[in-house]
Amino acid sequence: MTQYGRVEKVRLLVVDDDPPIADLVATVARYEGWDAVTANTGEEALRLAGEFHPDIVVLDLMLPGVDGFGVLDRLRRSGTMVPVVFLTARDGVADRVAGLTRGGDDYLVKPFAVEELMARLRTVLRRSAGPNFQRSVLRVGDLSMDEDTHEVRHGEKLLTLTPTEYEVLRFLLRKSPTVMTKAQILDHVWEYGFGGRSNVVELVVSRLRRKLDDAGDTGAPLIQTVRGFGYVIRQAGG
Amino acid sequence: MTQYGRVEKVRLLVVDDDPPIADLVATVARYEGWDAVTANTGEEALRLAGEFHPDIVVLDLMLPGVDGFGVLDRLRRSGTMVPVVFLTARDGVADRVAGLTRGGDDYLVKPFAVEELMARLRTVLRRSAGPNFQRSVLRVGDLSMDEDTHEVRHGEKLLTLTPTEYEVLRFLLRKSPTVMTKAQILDHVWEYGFGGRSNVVELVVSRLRRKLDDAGDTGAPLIQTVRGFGYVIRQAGG
DNA sequence: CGGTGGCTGTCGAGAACCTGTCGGACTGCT
DNA sequence: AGCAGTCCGACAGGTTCTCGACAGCCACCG
Repeated sequence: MTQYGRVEKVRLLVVDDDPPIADLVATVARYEGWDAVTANTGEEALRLAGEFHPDIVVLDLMLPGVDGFGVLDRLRRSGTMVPVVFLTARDGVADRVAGLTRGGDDYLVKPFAVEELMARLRTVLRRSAGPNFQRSVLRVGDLSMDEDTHEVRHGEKLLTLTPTEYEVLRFLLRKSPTVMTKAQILDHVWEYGFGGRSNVVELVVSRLRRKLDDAGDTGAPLIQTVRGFGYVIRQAGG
Repeated sequence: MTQYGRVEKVRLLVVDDDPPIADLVATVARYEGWDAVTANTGEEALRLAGEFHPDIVVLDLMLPGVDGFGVLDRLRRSGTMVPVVFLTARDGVADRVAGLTRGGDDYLVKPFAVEELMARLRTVLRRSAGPNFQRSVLRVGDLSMDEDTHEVRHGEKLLTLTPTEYEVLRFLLRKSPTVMTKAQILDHVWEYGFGGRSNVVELVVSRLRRKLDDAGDTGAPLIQTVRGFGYVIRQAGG
């Protein structure tokens, strides 16, 4: 299956001075089938941008030496229109970031959730592909999620989900019909470094189920428990 | 879907000596599905005009070397009737510009808001397409906005909106039914370089809602909040 | 020039809503 | 029956959203 209308792998450049973070992002991207390289300094980033020709860049704004804005500037000056998704601390340069989504770029506040970053990257890629970009709709059985309009329907019924519920459901839909463990869900949907080793996931699934099943379902629950492993969304009977 | 009655992509030439600005405009235009090229000097602009045959030109009047007026002059001398939208500093040459907008051209003061620029470009294009140009009316549900007459109606009721309200509403209508984040709205509707890290967007939406809903609406508000994400205009029940 | 009125953005309080923790009930397996 | 794993009600703290009040600004007018 081709993604975003392209045949080759997406090429991603991750720029972050914190190697664990850069690697985390690169790893997840590779797991999605992308080509990913990392840079830990602005200089390296610029060099790699020239050699690697990424389709998209993840750029931390807090860099030693040439900072994120400098890198962006030089990137643009060299004529690359490659879309960028910025990372920034919550309090940090938030104000200076304003104005960055205009050029089609996007930004995310640290600490972020891996799935959310991937979702934004996909969106930015999809949109930068041109005007004829397609809606992204995830479907399993009679459940559908439109990632652009944020509409989630179960059959005819329109559901209202909270942000967390939405993210968990998206993750499960995206991975369906693979079983995801609670740890995996936690690691992807919650911010990295989230402390709560609790039963949040169960809770959110529980709340999700209530909303899904209130929507007129009768048979097996849409989100199934695989005891001892985790959760799946599977077509009924599947 | 054809835009402005044409089948091929609109071809835009952006002339500005400030590369970030030129790229900004080009990027936004590409997102709309246009073909865009940039020039940073008058000479380059003239060369590109000859090769690229743009349908419309965005021209900064403050250029080093051959200035904006010179470029325009030579363009016209070479027989091109391509419509032009000028950019100028606030205090700058506003009076001299006034005389130039006769031929269906237009101008905008820097710093401008991206959406407003795009709106003017669309208008100029439509007009230059000839006498049989079509009105551009945005509609969602019983809400309609005529971009030529600036009339906004909710059902029968004619609304009076302030400029900011109008722009925000237009942006939401144009993007409907996609959810726009507050950052996106801020970035597109406010001038680039706007610092306000506040709740302006929420405020304007609030004021808009009051006007929309005073107009005899009863059910769900037309502008819906997607908590944690942003705002959408969506057909009721949809 | 000073006055008037409309438009915009800031502030802040209150409302609405979301989220994680706790703990008790429940389930399925052995 | 016993146990680990799961489910979910209730609650408190925190976050996000809404909107009234107000002040600066600008355009227009006398």
